[in-house]
Amino acid sequence: MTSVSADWRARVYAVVRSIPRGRVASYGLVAMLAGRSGAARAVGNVMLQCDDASVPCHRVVHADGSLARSFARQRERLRREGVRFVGGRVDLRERLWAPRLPAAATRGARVVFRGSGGRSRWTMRKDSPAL
DNA sequence: ATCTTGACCGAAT
DNA sequence: TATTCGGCCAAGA
Repeated sequence: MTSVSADWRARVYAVVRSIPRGRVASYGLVAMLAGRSGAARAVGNVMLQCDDASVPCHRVVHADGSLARSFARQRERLRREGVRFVGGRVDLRERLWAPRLPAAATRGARVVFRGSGGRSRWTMRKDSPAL
């Protein structure tokens, strides 16, 4: 058993709750949005213990579109949202969630993901270097 | 500080 | 396409 701190769990939940219906995000992307780039495995630790029904944990999939073995029914839940599978994997070309980033982020600005649900969005950080 | 675990990732084979 | 391997991170012991 791997434990998870309340803070980390809250960060991850906030991101997962903002994944739109019918779309999916990889563990790595969730980690990034939660402010811990590279912590994909740690996101998995949270999902493993995800009991909160308000968190659409079925929308979190592997980076290649495949699903975790131990999460039965994930496939079914995604199908119900219209997600199509190709070769046993989610068709990421069509379903991968692509959060809109501020244009400046592309040029290196520091941004932070705020909010949850439909109101979630990236915002510039006040300490972001001038561009 | 060091080690272990885990719904991970990505490149190499 | 599938498997292997090294590397990644958060928490606890």
